[in-house]
Amino acid sequence: MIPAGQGDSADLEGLLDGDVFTVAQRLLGARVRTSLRGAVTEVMLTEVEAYAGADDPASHAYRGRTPRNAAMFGPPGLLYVYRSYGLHWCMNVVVGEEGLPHAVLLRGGEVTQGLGTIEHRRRRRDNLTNGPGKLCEALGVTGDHDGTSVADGPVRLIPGSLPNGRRILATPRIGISKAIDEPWRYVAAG
DNA sequence: ACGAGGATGCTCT
DNA sequence: GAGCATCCTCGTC
Repeated sequence: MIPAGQGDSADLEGLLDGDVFTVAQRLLGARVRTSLRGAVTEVMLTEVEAYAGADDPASHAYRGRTPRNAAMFGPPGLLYVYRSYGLHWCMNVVVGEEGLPHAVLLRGGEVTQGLGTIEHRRRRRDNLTNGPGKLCEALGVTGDHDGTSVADGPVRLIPGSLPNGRRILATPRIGISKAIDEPWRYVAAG
């Protein structure tokens, strides 16, 4: 029996343990839940990308630490949220030991809770969470959440597995101009 | 189904 | 001043 109150954080540690590619794949099936101003929304992750820091020309941390990417140099489990194309927010979960700027970009999911709230935030009823900017808007994630912890912050990660029969597909990453051949995008087929 | 183009702001050179 | 880890609408086939 896992002691009450300890199970969640221990599970989360296990979820984030390992290299960024392993963790990225393991995140498929996990849930991201936000509780903001009393509104609870949640998705099951189905699309992510791994970014391997100093070894990855496409990573925001490839050239070292800057004010923007500081969260990536923090401990695993921090959120790295940045503005994309001046309009959208995108979120990453920091992976790997502190000081190693590896992160997993959360690109898409399936709504598991708070559909009404999400439709209202997205101002539409289709294509709600299939893209990194859409995912952040759906869950209400903004730059305010940069550097917060997915263990105990307003944006939480909840371990979980993909439904039976859904396999993981590896493909090149999307929307980048460097390291475009690395198959570090993972999607749950189906 | 697919492609072009515009909105918009911040980071780093 | 260039270049984005994007999204949406509208045009054409």
